[in-house]
Amino acid sequence: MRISKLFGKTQREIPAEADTISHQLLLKAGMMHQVAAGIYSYLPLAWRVLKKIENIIREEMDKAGGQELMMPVLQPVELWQETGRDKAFGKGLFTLSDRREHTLVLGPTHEEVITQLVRHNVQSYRDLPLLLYQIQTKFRDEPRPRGGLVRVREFLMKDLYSFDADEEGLDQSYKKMLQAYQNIYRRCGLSNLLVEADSGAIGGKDSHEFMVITGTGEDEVIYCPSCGYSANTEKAESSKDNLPDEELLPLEEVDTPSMFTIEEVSNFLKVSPSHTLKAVFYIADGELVFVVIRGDIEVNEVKLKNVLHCSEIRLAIEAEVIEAGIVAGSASPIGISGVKIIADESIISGANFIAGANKANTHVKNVNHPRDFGVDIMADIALARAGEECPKCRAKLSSMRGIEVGHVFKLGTVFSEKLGAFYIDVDGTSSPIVMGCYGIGLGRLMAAAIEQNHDDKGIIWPLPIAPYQIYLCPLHLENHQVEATAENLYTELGSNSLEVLFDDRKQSPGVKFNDADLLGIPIRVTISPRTLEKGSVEIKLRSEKEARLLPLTRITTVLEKLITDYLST
RNA sequence: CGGGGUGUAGCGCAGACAGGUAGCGCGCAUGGUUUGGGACCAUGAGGUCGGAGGUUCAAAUCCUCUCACCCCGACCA
Repeated sequence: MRISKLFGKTQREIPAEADTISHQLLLKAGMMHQVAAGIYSYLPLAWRVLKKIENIIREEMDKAGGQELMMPVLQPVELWQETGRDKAFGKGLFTLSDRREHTLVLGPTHEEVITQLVRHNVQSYRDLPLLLYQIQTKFRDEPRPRGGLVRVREFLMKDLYSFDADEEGLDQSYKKMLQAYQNIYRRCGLSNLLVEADSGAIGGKDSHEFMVITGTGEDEVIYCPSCGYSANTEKAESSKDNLPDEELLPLEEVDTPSMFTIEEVSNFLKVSPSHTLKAVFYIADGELVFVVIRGDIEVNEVKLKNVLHCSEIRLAIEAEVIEAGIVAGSASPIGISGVKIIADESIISGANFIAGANKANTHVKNVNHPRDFGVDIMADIALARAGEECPKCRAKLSSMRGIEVGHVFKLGTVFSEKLGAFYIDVDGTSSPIVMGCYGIGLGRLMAAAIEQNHDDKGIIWPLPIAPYQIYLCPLHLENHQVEATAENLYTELGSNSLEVLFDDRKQSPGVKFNDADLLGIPIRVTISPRTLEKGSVEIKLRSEKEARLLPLTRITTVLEKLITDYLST
């Protein structure tokens, strides 16, 4: 490709709206253009990168036994009502009406459609296992698009679905996909981390995420440097300090004038926050719930949501708490009725806690569970934090930020049961098909690749996903020898299937070098009167500082070898 | 949806407090001189000042409403 003809221009200045590196560089390099919040056009360079990523994914999916197909974006809302996921996705679902006033949704994912499809094509265990996938545009009306391509409302995603006769089959499919995913990230030049995750609105039990560690990612990962345990904060577990057992003392009311927060109360009564019980109120699907947790620990709302099996959860406002007959600021689980009480396991160890008295300006000392109050659900609903103990090996946990570039779930039979996808086994019995699903966001992967591979000059594309492999950079094009050599080399490299971006512009060297660096093409080949005097051209890798001269006669073979060697590793 | 911020030429910004014919840099066009890390000179094109309404002799500027976008939180590939 000749740069003089390429659609898309590099900018000198970065558009003000961008503040993540990948967003800034993609805009500065003229690779994409924003159409609306979370909606972008991809210009030729970005599109080439996406297609390369797509091909790598396709190759790995096919290698793992996947079969590619294509499902529709437009889906009848009834299909979503059948599984109840119209509610689970809620406002995240783009909906529209057709001319007959029939409601359709723009597919955010395709479990429903594929399960229905498989139901019509699978009757026997002989038809299983199956791995089906597509690479297609998804629509999600995100509450807040952000970070350029990190979170958008319309995006390319590869989604594969596995169908097996039983759990063991699912485990095998799952394992195959984990391996395929590792291959994909490695080939895209990304180092990633596999972490345990919550399964969210998709549903299911086991779930893992692939995180690219970036420092500016939108997800927080808790991990153990000692044993390798790692999980999304939404899911992460940790051992809190266990408090010593004490002899249970009798309840005692104490005055706590104008004390509302844990901090105020614990300072006033001179006890550590870990010796207090915090009351937090949530509205879960419209119902008020009373959450009791140790004063020094935060509630993990995702865990809470899962424990309650509800689809929407938010903090209650003060008026809602008061309406339920509870004294905000001095709320107590003792003697409460008519409200569901959820307690975190942290209140099991230790004794004689400070809690509210359900009376203004008053708290109660020596509160103990289960002596003084009962709970409806006791579960781990605590937020894990760096510095706490690893649940597996007791070492100190750390945390880091990352971008989620892949997510896999063991769905089990949730969808097959709801949508009637059953098969007949060897013994003639009918069972629901056991499913898994496996997603990768392509645009996000491209953004993550930039986050992980750039310097102050611009992008440093890993060769397998670079829009072009070679930046052919002649200087002094008015010099006929330079021009002729460059043209010949461009033709020659192209006819050897090398991908060349030819900077045929009559620009100063500075402009060309800066664009080459910004666009991040892995290999730069410079031709100038100076190199031609020695019968040479200059080769410089984007990832390295030093350039070297190569005889003109050997250039094509050297470049070919360089590239094939890299791609075959 | 809650909190914060920004809308003036393709991009980055000034002008607004104190109303009076819309400016700068980059980019773009033409001509010339340049060329190993974003060259220089000359000339030129390009703007409903996000939108609507109001105040005023006069509004980018003051007032009201509205829309869009960005950032922080609830959500996700």
